[in-house]
Amino acid sequence: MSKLRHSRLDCTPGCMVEATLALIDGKWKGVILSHLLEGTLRFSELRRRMPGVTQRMLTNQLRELEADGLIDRTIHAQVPPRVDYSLTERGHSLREVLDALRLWGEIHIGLFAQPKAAA
Amino acid sequence: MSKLRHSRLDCTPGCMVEATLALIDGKWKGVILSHLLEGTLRFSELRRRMPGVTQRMLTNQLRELEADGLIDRTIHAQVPPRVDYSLTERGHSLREVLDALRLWGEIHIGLFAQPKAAA
DNA sequence: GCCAATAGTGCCGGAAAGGATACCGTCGTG
DNA sequence: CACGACGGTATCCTTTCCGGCACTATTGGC
Repeated sequence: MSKLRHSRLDCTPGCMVEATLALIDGKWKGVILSHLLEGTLRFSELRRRMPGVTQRMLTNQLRELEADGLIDRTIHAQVPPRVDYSLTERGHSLREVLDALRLWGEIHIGLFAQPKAAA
Repeated sequence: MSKLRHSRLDCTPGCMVEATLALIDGKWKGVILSHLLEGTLRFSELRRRMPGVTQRMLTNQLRELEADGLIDRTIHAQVPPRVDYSLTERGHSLREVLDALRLWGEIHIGLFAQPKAAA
């Protein structure tokens, strides 16, 4: 587990919200998970799909997701190394959560959103 | 808007996920929103409900939420100042998202979760 | 005149997150 | 023999986040 952001789980409401957020928070995890929802991908494929991420960051985020039990990492002992990443069952169960986030964003931010608080 | 974490919205899937996350991410926002879902609260009430948050942080997070159009800040010109915080319509629309997060956490983390990746 | 309550603001410093860059090991190819 | 593909590591540095603490303004009460 990455680490709950307030170690203590006593903030009655919002606590579990934060706990879940802690798992998918991290600048690229949402994107990675979204890609993996479409199927298994190997490292280089992920990289190609996310040009803005450095190798270090990608590795890093993948390791955290793995540690949190959200994705599986399968190493194929081949000549040019090949590593496949796929969602675990637990990872798949995040689909609804990610969908909720995406849907909200599409409605309230993307294109349709009124830029009321234009910075 | 706080600032989209990857300025560019071209990460096809996951993009809106990240955009939404950017709004509710911030160590205390999830908690604050969860509290406000239960009704309007004044500054000091929020403080009492979240003992671990410093005044500075609370103010800060509230300001960001306000800038993102998720909460309303109502100042009552009274002798001991009184400021009420409540969710905007937009803020209320996050309820489903927060519920999804909380629900997932309750099922997959809280108490029932198998601590497979114990740190 | 002094204290208290409410809602902040300002500064300072440490910790963590994120980014850039370079290097590693293996094997097939030219 | 050097080179490239693949999947990383290691190192360093910058930026951001966050916590602690002190200080402010207003007005009523003692």
